[in-house]
Amino acid sequence: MDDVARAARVSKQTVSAVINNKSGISEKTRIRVREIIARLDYQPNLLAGSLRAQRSFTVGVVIPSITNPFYPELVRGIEDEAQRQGYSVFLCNADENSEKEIQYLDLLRRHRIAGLVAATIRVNKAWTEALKSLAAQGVPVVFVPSTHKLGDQVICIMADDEEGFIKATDHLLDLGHERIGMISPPPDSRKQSPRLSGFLKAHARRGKKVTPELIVPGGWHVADGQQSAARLLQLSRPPTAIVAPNDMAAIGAIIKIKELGRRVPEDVAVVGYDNIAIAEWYDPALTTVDQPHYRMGQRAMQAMLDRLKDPNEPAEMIKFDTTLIVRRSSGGPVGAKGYRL
Amino acid sequence: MDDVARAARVSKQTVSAVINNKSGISEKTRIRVREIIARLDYQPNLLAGSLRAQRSFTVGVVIPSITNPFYPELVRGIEDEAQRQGYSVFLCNADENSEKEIQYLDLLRRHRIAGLVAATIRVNKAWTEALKSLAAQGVPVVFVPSTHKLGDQVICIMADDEEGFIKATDHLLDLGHERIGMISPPPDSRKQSPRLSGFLKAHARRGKKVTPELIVPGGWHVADGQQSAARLLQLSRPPTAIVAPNDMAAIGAIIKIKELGRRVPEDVAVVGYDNIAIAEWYDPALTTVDQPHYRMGQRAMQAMLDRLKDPNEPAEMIKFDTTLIVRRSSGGPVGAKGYRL
DNA sequence: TTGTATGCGTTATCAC
DNA sequence: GTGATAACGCATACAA
Repeated sequence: MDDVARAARVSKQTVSAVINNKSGISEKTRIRVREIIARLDYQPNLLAGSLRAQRSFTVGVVIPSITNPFYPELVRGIEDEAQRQGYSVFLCNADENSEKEIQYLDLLRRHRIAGLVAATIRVNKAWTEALKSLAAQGVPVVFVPSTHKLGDQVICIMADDEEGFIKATDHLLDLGHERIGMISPPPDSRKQSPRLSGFLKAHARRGKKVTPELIVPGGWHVADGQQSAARLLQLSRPPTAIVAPNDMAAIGAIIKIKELGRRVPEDVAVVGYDNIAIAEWYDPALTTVDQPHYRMGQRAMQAMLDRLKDPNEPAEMIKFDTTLIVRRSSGGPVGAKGYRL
Repeated sequence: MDDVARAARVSKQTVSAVINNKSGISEKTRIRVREIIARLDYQPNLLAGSLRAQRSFTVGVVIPSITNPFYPELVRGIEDEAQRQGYSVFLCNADENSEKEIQYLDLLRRHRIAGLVAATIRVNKAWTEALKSLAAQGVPVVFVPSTHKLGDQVICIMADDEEGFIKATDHLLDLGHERIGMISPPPDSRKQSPRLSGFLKAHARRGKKVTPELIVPGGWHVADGQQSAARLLQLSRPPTAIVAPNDMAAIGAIIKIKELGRRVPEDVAVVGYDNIAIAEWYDPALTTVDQPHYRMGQRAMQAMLDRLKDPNEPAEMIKFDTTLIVRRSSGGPVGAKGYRL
């Protein structure tokens, strides 16, 4: 910066003023300084700036997995909104490892990030503690996507999963399926999954019973879907349709169904959840429920920055609507691209 | 830090020494200070530390797309190696946008990162300039995966694409295909694509000619594969096999082939490149060529940190071997998981 | 072992 | 508009 000041024959703080677009500098010097900056290829030291100013324009984002196709769109929404408002994103991938999550949270704190958007697959004590402690220090924290309430310090963004699963289940019931199997998410000690309760509610509303054998524990990955589908198909009266907790598990289910010599959707219909990119390209194209990932990411960042600007903003809880996308895997009346209901 | 020092009744620099594991502190005070740090939930300010020490333990990583399933494994390799050596990663997603790439490069410079690992899909002038300028300032730069040489300042990590495409093409020739179509990567003004030249070389080695109509321009995405496959199948003598520039395009080709009422692999065999996760789960499972993404990421970070520790380390050019994975889409003799040749 | 002083590259607050 | 000066939170050299 000294070099720039010298070359432009002005003082250091004039250069600073130009960089930060402060008033009180003549247009002439402003342009001259800008030229010199470009010519010298000078980049201001953000570390020093943030240190002195006691604030940074970097926000942290922690996601549980970069391999899971669920997150890219979310991250894109987050990033775009951040950039639009002049912030940059420190993206951290915890690799589905709780320990790494905490490590990254600490790291971000040491980096004195302005705010945090965090997602996890396993809500445990260390995690909630870390988030709350950050929030308590005045760092705006947004938790996404989650159904957990984390005290009134932490903003929560989520899709209405329960309603999404009601839509998915209703779709299958409408098609006339009498025995629908559900691969449930991994059990969570805290509360019943809204995905499972949506499945049950859809049945209950029509006065239909769900026999327990039709609900098998599962997980988020392809292998989980394969295992759980195998269990469902081994029942003495196997289901004619399967609801999976997400698209990856749904793909696993489809693989297993075909392996066992049955057809999708003719013998067994399958419905997923998330609408990840591959759902449209898979064969059969996957009927699923779309979460507006991109908009959720955007909204998360918006909420965080709002809170940053005005710490008195209430820590809201924002719920997004989902959309059923009917494609071929459920045997609905469709083309490859599906249509929205 | 003052608070910690006061609470532990020691001086500030004793706290600093404890944090940085310096010698010259009694075990007793060391433990006491650690306790206080934990109790007060103190996190050292990395900005201040890096500013003072004139070096940081943060490295930058720029990838062109977080949506492309090609990069996650690469990033995991990069991150794991970084973490193993005590560095943390500032991950930037340029969203296939050249402007954003440059913006991020500048941002990382302002953050005074210790080193950089960068990938791009479009090597243009602004990009190479930015990388070289960074390298010239003494920041170790690794470019991955690339076939471009960027002067002897920049380390390059790449897979042997040409050889990979020779393997893919040989596989199809071995199966007896006489007319093989190739969806080529987007044209690059600088040089011929090694992927295309591998395809040609495999033919040449057997004294076979490739008629120009069998090579159609394409791209990296599903839609590109669909379009290009359509053109190949519309030929008066359509090919009996297609080689795609990557797995996404291969999936697009398969979709289009089925759409046109032909079967894969019975009517048209398809081979991809990359071995992304979905390749194994697709139907038909995709025959493809595996790049060791994870190891390439690891190696990239290793090379960068080696250079950081010893700036005299030569800027090598590291090439990785690829592996043909035969699955059902090529009609090779296989199960779903494929086997390695 | 511990304390004291100095500086990293900025921004902010003055008086000029 | 400009020029000095202090301060941000830490690391380091040196003296005690």
